[in-house]
Amino acid sequence: MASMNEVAKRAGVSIATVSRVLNNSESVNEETRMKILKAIKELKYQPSRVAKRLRSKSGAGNLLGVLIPDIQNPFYVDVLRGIEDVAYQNNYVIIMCNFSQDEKKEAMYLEILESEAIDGLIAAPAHEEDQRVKKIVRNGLPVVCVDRGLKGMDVDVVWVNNQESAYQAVSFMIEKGYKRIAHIGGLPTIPSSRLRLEGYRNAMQDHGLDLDENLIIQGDSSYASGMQVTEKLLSMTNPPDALFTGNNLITLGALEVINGRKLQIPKDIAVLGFDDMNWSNALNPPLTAVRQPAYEIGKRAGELLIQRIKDPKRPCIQMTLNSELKIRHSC
Amino acid sequence: MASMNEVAKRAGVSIATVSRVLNNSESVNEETRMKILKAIKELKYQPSRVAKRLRSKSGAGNLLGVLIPDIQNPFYVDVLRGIEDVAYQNNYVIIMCNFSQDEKKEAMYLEILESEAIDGLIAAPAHEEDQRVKKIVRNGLPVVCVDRGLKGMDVDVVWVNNQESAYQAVSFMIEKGYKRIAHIGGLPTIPSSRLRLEGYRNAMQDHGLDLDENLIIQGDSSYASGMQVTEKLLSMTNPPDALFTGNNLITLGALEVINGRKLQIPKDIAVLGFDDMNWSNALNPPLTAVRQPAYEIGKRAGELLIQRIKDPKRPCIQMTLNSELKIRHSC
DNA sequence: TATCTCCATGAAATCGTTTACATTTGTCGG
DNA sequence: CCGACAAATGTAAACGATTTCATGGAGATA
Repeated sequence: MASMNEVAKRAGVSIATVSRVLNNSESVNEETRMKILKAIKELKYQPSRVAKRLRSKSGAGNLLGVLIPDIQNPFYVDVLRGIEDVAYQNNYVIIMCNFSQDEKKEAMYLEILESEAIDGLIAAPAHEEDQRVKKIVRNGLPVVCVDRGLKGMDVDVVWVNNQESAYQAVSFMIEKGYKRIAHIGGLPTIPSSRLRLEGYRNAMQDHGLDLDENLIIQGDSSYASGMQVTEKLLSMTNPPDALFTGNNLITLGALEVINGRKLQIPKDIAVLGFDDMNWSNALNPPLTAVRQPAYEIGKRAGELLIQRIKDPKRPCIQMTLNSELKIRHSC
Repeated sequence: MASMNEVAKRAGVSIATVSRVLNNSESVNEETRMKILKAIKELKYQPSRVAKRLRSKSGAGNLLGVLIPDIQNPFYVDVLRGIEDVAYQNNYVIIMCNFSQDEKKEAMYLEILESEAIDGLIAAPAHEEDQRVKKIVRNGLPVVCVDRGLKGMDVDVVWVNNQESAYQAVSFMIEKGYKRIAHIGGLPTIPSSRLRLEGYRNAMQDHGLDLDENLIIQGDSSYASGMQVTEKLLSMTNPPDALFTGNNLITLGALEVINGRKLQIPKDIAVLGFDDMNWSNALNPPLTAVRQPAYEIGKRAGELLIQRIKDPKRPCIQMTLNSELKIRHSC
């Protein structure tokens, strides 16, 4: 790979001048500019992003970190796509770190990201008290949180109104006539799990249904937990007539168990999932679900981050996007 | 962020010595080592991966590039997970580049990856003649291809035997008694599309079924194309009795249309998909599919890449993993 | 005692940029 | 005709590491 030095030599100028035409800053004679551009082309010169990043500490590296809890969850894949599109358009590139809900892994990735001198970070922290992410914010790195906030910390966040969305979804189920609605929640440490549960509780109470605590079970947000909990619920002597599942993966796990038992949806048991998938219509029956605008969450977060990199002083924004109840045929 | 210089100052030594204890190379007095470690701890020093990468050109940067055609395809997500696990274990970090089957985007990402001085690349090239990836291989960067090879190029590859897998799958369908088996293929430019189609053709011929060319339609590997083509097939005056779909996304698109038409699987139309998903059991009926070991493909590719980085001269390996026909209830 | 080795360490070059400062040249106002 | 200023370019320091070479002192050997 040709370096700036070689370009300079070939064009018979100093590297400073080459740098100037590359960043088209200051004035440089048209004739020399041409000479330099020619040399660049001939040598197929490409600036080293590494050297650039090392020299000009922040904002010029065009490198973003993305820290997500679970890449197997289609929700985060869509968020990632949104981020990636914005990044691409702005000539940024992404270091993707998937910490699989493992805080050790998260810690290591954050260290690495710092030492990679990223210009900014989009993160879904492990939980609201996440000290590692907090520290990074305090260090002054531009950060945007998605899906989950950071308690007591002024930081950009993009998310949906989890509690209200859950409330509406459960209300819908109640209006449909379901009485024993179970909720399979996600990891209790994750803020959105708590909020969704809260929404569920409020809806039940506001509609005068009594809350059977046996119908509320929190798992670990995984497919496996979706299966286990559903199994447990369906084995009750007085099983639920409807399921409100706490995320994508849980929903799918639940469906596997329901299919396995040859139960009819929604006749035997109705299902309403939090989180929609692009292929929810491929399920049979098509899934009724709360659709978080995952792609847009990612896109907005990317935009906010790039804004903040350009203007670190801009006041923080909490952006709440609307989720949408996709009524299909499972409930 | 503290730099090596500050550590050196604090410990009262030169940066060379600090570097030595960090890489525990050469001999350094136990006492000074202690002093330095203390200083490192006190300053919370973390080496800059950027500086490291700039200085020691290759292999020390602990940075891998991953270039994939479509992050919405669950297959690649699983591959990515495999890569990521190996990378994590070996203290590498990943720059994820999703080019969305767009060759312009692919070109840009490859340029960036080069200029990020990555230590190695795992790529699923756009097609077998991919000049951009070929150039990178020629430049001497360690590269491992997944899912797709590079024609006339000696390079590590990890994939499955697409043709044979398709052959077996279609044979299975034939043995089940299906006669008019349609095939919805992926982008003709992608090698695996061609191989799967080939396997389909051979199976049909070898079993003495006549090949109705109207039942072979190639799309662009997307969900949307899966829908369109299925729509077309089901609208024929003499529609197929079974569908062999060319990838994940196509399968899901097909299922959406089939559900929409209230057709029963497999009674009205059977479906066998190429590519399995972790949640195939959540589909109703559970999908019969050719399961590529996606996670393992990623893992193996990661291992091969790290090996090659350590030993660039090692002869190339073409690693063909076994796919498995997961017989469930859609066919 | 002179020389040789070995251990421990430091000095300085290097990677490929950016950028503050210095230098050269030409032009223009007074 | 001289000083001031602007335009165009060059010089060199910096970013934060690695690495080669040099050096000083302690033991060992002859």
